[in-house]
Amino acid sequence: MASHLPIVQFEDKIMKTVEDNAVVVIIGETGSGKSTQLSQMLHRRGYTKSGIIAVTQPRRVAAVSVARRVAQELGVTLGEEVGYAIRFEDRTSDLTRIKYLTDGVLLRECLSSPELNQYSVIILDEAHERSLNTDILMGLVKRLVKTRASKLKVLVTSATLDGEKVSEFFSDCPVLNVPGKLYPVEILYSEERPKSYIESSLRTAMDIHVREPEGDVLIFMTGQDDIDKLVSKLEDRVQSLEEGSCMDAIILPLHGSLPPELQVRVFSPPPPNCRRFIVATNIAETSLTVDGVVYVIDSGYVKQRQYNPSTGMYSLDIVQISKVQANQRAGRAGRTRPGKCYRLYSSEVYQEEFLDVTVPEIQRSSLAGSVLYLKSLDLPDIDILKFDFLDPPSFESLEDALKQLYLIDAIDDTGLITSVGQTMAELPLEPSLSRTLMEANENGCLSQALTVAAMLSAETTLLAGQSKSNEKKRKHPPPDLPDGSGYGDHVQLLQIFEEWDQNEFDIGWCKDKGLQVRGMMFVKDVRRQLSQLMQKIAKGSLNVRTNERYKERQRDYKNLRKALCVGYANKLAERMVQHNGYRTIGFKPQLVQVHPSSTLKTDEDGMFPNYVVYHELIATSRPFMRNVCAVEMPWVNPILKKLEKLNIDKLSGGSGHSIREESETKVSSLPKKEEAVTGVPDDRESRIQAARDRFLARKGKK
DNA sequence: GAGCACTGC
Repeated sequence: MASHLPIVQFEDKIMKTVEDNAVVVIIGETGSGKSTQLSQMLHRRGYTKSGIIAVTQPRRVAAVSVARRVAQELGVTLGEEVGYAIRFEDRTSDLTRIKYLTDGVLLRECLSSPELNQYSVIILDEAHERSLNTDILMGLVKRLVKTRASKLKVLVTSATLDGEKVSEFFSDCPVLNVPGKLYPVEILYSEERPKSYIESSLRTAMDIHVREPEGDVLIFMTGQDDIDKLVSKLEDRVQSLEEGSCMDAIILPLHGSLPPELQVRVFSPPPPNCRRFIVATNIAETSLTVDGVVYVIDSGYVKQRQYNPSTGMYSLDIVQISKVQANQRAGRAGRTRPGKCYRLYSSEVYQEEFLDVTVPEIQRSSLAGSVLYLKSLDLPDIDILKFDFLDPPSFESLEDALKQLYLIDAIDDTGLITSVGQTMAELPLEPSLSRTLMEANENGCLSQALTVAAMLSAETTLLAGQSKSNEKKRKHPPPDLPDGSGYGDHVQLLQIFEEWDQNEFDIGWCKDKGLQVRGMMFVKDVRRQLSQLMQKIAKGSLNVRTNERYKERQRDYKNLRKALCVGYANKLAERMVQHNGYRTIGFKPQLVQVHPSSTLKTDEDGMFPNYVVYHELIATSRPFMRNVCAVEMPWVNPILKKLEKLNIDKLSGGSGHSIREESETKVSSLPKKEEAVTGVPDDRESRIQAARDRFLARKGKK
C-alpha cells in the first residue's frame, strides 16, 4: 500500500543500521514517508515484542493524523495496535504497539517513569524544528541510551543541514539519507532586497498571474498587518485587470488568529480556470499544508519571539529566516508538480547571511519551567548548568531560571528542589501559575485560582480574531465583559468564566461576548484537568467547584490576589512616584507600562496601584506588562526581603563562575532600548539586529 | 490609546 514511498527501498539498510547502533539519525526530506513508515518497519522486524514504539510529533494534529494513517495501512482499529496520546485524549490500549504522541506528552510520562521502560524504540520525529520539548527530550534520551537497564533504540529524524550536528551530539552515530518525493522547484533569486517586500510581493504575484500557467501562489509574510495590506492591494490589482485577459483569482489570508472556519477555506480547491493567492504567515511552513501550490513567494523574513534573561522581557522581532526554513518554504511549491520559488533576496544573502538552522526555541525562551522539570526528575549526578543539550542555552538564561524558581519557593537557597517545587512540576502550567494554585489551596481560593490558570492557558485564543479593518467595519459596540473590579486582568478573566458558568456554559453567550467558543471549551478542559491533578496531589477534599456564596464574600478578591502575589513573586513591578510607569523588580530594572488592553483601574488621582504582578513582559512598540493584577505592600515585603538575600552563586551550586557583573541594586541607570530587546547571544545577535534595522528602515521609508 | 508569529503539557 505504501510501496510507492521512497523510504521503502531503504528498509534493509535502515534496519541493519538500527540493529548495529543504539542511535541513528535519519535525514528524511518532505514526502519520504518517514513519519508513517519507520514505525511499521520496526514493527515488522520484531521491535514491538519487547516494548512499544513511541513516535513523537511537535504538533497534536500531526500525532493524530499520522496515527490514523498508520492504523489504516496496517488494517487495524485506531486505538488498538496503533494509537496516539495527546493532551486530553489518550487513544491507546493494552494492545498498543505503535504509539504516536506529542513530545510534551512524552515528557510528562518521564515524570512517572523516568526510564520510559515500556518503550523499546523512541523515534523523535521532526527534530529539526527544534521545539523546546524536542530539545529537552534529546538530552534525556541521550542519557537513557547509556543508563537504561533494558536496551533502547533511538531514531532522530532531521533536515539536511542539521544531520551532522545531531550525529555529533549522539557520539557520531550514523546518518542515513532518505530522498523525498518532491517535484523539482526552480529557485529564482532577486538581485537585491526590495525596498518594500509588500510591493515586491505584489509585483511578483501579478507577474505570475499574467505570465505563468495555472497553479496556486503561496506568499509568505511576517504578520497579520502585512497580510491584510497585501490582500487588499492584490484585490485592487486583480479587479483592475482587463476582463478575460487572464484567469480568475481568489485571494485568501491565512494566519493563526484567523477563526478556524476562515482558515479551512484554503483546503477547498478553486473552481476551474481560477488561481488562488494564499497570503500566509509561517503557519503555512509546517503546520498547514495547502494543496495545489505551484508558486511560492518568500520574503525571507519571519516574526519571532525572543526572551532576554537579564530583563525578563520578551520581544517580537522580525528576523531573517534560516536556510532550513527557506528550503521548507520552497518545498511547498513542489508537492503536486514542478514549481517555482521566488526569493525576494539574493543568493549571496541566502548563502552568507542566513543561518543554517533556526535558532532553537531553547535559546529564545524563559527556562524556568524546563529547569524545574529537569530538577524534578531527580536524575543522578546531574548539574543543571551542565546538562547536555544539543544547543545549550546561555549560562545567563539558566541562572535567570534558577533565580525565578527560588523566588517562588520551587528551589531552596542551595538550588535543591523543594517539596513545593516537586508538586509544581506535576502541573501542566508555567511555574508562576503552579505556585499560585498551591498557595490558593492553602488560602481557600483554589477554585478561583484554577479558573484564572485555565483562562491564562488559553488567553490568546479567547478573543475572536479581529483585524483592524474588520473592527472599523463593525458597527456594533464591543461586547460588555466584566471589568475585573479594577483589580486587573486576572480578576477579569475569572469573572468572565464565572459569568459563563452562570449562563450554563452556553455557546451563544460566548458568541455574544465576542469570545472564541473553541478557546472557552479549551479553558473548561484545562480547568477540569487541573482540578483532577490538584485533587490527586492534595489527597484531601478540595473546593474546586465554582461556588457562588463563597464568591459573594470575596468581592475584594484579597485571597486570590494574595495567592497571585506569591506565585508571581518573580514578576513584580513597582509604580514610579511621579507617573504611571512601572519599574520591574528582580531583573535589571526596566521601565514598563501597563498594556493599553488592561482593565486595571486608576484611583481618584488617576494613579495606578503602587505594586502589580504581571503575567508577561513584552516589548512591541514599547515595553509593556500584559495581564496585570494589583497587589498590596504587605504581601510584597517578604519578596523584597528574599531578593536581598538572593545569592546566585549558591543557587547554581556554588560553581563560582557566575557572570553577574552588574549589581542588582543599580536602579538608577535604566537601560537603553537596544539593550532591552536583545536576547540572542554572540554574533548572531548583531546579525539579526542588523537585519532588523535594515528591514525597519525600509519599512519606514515607504 | 496600542496591536500577538507559531506550538504544547
